[in-house]
Amino acid sequence: MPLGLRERKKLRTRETIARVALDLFDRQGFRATTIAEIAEAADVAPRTVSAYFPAKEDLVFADQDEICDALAARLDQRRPGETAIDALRNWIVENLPAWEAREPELRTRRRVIESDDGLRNYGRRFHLRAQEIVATAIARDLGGSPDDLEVRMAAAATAAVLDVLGELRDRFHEESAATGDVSSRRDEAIALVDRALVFVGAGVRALRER
Amino acid sequence: MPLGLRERKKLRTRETIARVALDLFDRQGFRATTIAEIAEAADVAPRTVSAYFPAKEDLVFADQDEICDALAARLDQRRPGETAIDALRNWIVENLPAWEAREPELRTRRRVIESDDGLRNYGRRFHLRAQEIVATAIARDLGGSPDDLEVRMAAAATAAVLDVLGELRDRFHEESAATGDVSSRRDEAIALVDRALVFVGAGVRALRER
DNA sequence: AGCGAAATCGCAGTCTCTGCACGATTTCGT
DNA sequence: ACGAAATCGTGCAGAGACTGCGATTTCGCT
Repeated sequence: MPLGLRERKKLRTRETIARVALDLFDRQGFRATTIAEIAEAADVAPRTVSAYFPAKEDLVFADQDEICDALAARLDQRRPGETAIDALRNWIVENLPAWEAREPELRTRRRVIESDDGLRNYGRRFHLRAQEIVATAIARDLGGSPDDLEVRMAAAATAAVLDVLGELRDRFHEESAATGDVSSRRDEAIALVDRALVFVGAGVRALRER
Repeated sequence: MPLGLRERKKLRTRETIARVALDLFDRQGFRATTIAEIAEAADVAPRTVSAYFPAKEDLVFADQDEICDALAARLDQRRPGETAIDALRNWIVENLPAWEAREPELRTRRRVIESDDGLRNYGRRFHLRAQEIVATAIARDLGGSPDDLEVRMAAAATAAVLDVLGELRDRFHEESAATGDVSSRRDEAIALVDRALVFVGAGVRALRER
């Protein structure tokens, strides 16, 4: 189903509002920007903004839900023999090009988030969502429940990698904005996840062996 | 300094407001309870409630800041030779009696938090604060920076124990409300932290040995 | 062209939170 | 003990986010 014109228009409106909002947030600050301003800049009614984004904060995290869904689907449908963390690494590698393409936007978003306490806080719900997704996948590997302590610890440690990954992008961009060495960035991302793999693997093994 | 009359009165007012608010939240729901209602029940002006608690959510997490401060102080002032996780375990053991005494209140609070999505989300800031505190302490043990991946993973895994600890209290209370076997609860809490110790220790060692 | 559904919008209202100013109380220095 | 200064509780006014409801417009399809 190729998405009717109605759907496309809706998507486009949503995307426009989010884009305009992010730009205003970046220039004026999150708190200092009102819904009314965003509506005007996006050429819609204030009521429409609220219809698309129940909370002002959602304007910033517009696509996080989809990303989490994608991660969940990828981990859930991993092929037999591929561990949860392997799948996570592969998912990251598969998505690096797409993230590259959106780098300016992602950097702006990060800047906006960092600038506001409540916003940074709000974003943690997605971190936790990701952590739960990882926990579910790891639980399947280990044959336990997502509520088991060792599964939780493993998931928490693994999810920590995702944060570092985001920071890595910024650092890279600052250090080697000119070079644009995509492959080394890719390698570093992979190395990161591999370290998580080692850490978690050793931790779980140590608990199991007692 | 034995805290002047002014200070005591202030503390008492603050405590009264928080207590009354928690009760109303538990009976009517968080969203359904207005600041005005809380003010009336606590016999203060609505403006006063906002003066003490900048955000409505703070009414629920009234003491979390102090607890985090206490944890930070305990970890910071641990004696030489006591690792960060040792200190965490000891801190927990030292505080178990105090938590026992407040069990009904803590259970009510947990119930209220679980009942509201935004509230549950809001609470994560304290989880993260604790995680950062642990990260700082672990970084000192390991001689690294709190931003290092391995330190973060270790801290994230360790902080996961704190969540499980909270759930443990509820489960215990349901299973053995009659027995009130405090010592076995204590043992289980200790065992929990010890497993974290094993997990994190093995993980860090594995990363170091490569 | 026209009909039904869906998107957009306007309006009114609720609620949280803030800045400011004023009176009352407490504290402190002498 | 007494007056000055700090602090607290409070009332008021207002900004801004968000919601429910109903009207209006737009669109897809026949």
